[in-house]
Amino acid sequence: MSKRERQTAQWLIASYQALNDHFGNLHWWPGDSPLEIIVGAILTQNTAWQNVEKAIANLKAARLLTTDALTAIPESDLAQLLRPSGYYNVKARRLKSFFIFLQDCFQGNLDVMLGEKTRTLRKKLLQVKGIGEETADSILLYAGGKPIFVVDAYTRRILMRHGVIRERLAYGDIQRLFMKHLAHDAPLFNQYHALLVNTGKNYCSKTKPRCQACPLNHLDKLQASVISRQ
DNA sequence: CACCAGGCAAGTA
DNA sequence: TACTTGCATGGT
Repeated sequence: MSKRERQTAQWLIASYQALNDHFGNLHWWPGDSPLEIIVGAILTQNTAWQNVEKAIANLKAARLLTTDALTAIPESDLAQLLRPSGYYNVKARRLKSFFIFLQDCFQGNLDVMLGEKTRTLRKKLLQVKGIGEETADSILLYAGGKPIFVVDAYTRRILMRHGVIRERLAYGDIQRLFMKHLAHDAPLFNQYHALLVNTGKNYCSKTKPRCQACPLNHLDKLQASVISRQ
């Protein structure tokens, strides 16, 4: 392992500790059933969670938050209920394509689907139009409790702003960073990703320049001193 | 008013 | 492979 790699490992571990101390247990994913988590994972694509909540509330009010109901409902009817979450036509199509997949491959049974091995299920999920890497991993980790690290826009931005990476890396490259240097533990990956999203929202959004109150700022000094001493 | 938010697929070069 | 574009609502 190179010096820079060990340094990255150190930063990843220290940042988890700092963020965990700062925010405490975040109890993710917001949503209490695997079904709700999967629906939320698709609806939150490039969308504020606040808007997703409104759409999920619509589904609950219409008693549609079951695999059977979501399999049966026409796409155009579903789209109307999804309006508050934005991209509602696209998302209706994506939800329908997922439930068709669930029916075809797992007899409509989420437990059967989530009983698949992680690698196998990930590949299958990625075949579904509308499920990309982040959504697939969110489903695996948060609905399935499988130890896989979720990478999102916040993760990238935080790593860039804090100098852990210098250029835009592919999804898999960033995921490998975390999974190479941390224990493959679902509760750890769950909380770490939640912490990064919270940090992104509060301290590392696009417009906000690095905030002085960011709980990760002291790590830069730590890392800078490591660099200067080599 | 402009800009942003927990992506993804399809098209182009 | 590496960009670019469309998709859309609601909060700041």
